[in-house]
Amino acid sequence: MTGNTPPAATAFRRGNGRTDRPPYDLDAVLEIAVATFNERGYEATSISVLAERLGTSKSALYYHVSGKEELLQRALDRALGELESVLEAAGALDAGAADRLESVLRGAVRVLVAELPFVTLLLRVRGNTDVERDAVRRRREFDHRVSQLVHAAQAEGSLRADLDAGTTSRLLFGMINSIVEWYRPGGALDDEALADATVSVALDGLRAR
Amino acid sequence: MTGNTPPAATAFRRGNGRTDRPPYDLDAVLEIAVATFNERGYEATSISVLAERLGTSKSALYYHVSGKEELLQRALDRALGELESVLEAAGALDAGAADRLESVLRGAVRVLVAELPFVTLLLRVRGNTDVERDAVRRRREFDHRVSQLVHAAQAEGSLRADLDAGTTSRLLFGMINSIVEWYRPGGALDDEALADATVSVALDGLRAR
DNA sequence: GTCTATATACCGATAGAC
DNA sequence: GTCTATCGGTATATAGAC
Repeated sequence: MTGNTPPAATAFRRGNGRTDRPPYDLDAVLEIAVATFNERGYEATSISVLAERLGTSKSALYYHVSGKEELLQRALDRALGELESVLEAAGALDAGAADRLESVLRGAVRVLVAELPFVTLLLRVRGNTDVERDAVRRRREFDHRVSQLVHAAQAEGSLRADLDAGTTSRLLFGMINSIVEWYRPGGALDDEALADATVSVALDGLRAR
Repeated sequence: MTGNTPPAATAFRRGNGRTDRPPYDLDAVLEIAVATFNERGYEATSISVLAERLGTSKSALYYHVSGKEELLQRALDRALGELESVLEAAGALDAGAADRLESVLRGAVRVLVAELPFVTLLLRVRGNTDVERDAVRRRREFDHRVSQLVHAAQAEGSLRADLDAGTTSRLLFGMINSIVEWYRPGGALDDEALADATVSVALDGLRAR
């Protein structure tokens, strides 16, 4: 279980560069980098092992990216962008707050599954550097807007109001976000069933009726 | 927001050792070490900064502990021990599965709050070293036993059975565990109110009735 | 664009004086 | 028990040949 992933022949092509372009694919690099960050932790991942996994050398990697932090930046931006567009789409709906909230919940589960490694990385960021702090700031902004939606749904009468909106939305997204810890696509539970199960547990609870 | 915590005058007393014993307090060391691990990440925390925060030197710290990993080991053991004793206490109850499960949920929230930094650290461990792998193994064992309890409660008819026990308990503990990300004791919501709110959302859901 | 070699800094850990 | 000094190793990042 040492986790030796084979090098990714698709991201870089070594040699004299006589093969067809492109000799390097940023998306593929990012994918492998993010997978490595998630396995070993961002801080614990060195440029050397990253280059090794990418099937290239440290210097070659530095030629293409400014460093580890640029990879982190791009990865976090991708995850945040997708999540923010879920909020935006829900905001454009001509529906009550409860329906808009449910659409955000389902959308978040879908993004989480579709962008699993990227969102996983996002959820582990603590704010040690400027890049991380900016990601934390955008996450907080997202949480804030969800909380406003919960508040509106409570005012509407469709969500129970004995808990404050902040606590409610934190518990809600705590449950949703935890999905990255165990869900792997391709298992018995498919993406839509997962979204159904999650939203149903959140709204109706676990007690038998 | 660089987060410069002042050195802990209580864990070590510098100088010629002419003060009253003990000149060093393992629990205090552990507390500060764990707080630092949680702030900056375990891997990203060096022995040097640890010693600095403890108000002592690298060598002095090494005199008392074998290294960073011993501190991690002790911290994880504390968190796991508390969680396991919650399961044990619930198992000894003369009650149905649903009541035993509810007691585990409440107990877990209480431990989580009482041992907040230790449980936080536990939940972030990924299994990179032997110490971490052993902690992950114990966590999985805990999850497995919770899942069995959920299964029993479903068989009893007190929990909805349209979701499998594994998914249910993962969502359940996903919500509970996420509390470490935002709850800080001493706020408007006290520990028991938090436990009530969490268990109530889990069992009854958020929809207004 | 990729290579080897290297600069500079910090890491965990230890030796030996006091 | 704590200190200074230092070991060997690895980190990020760059210079310069090809």
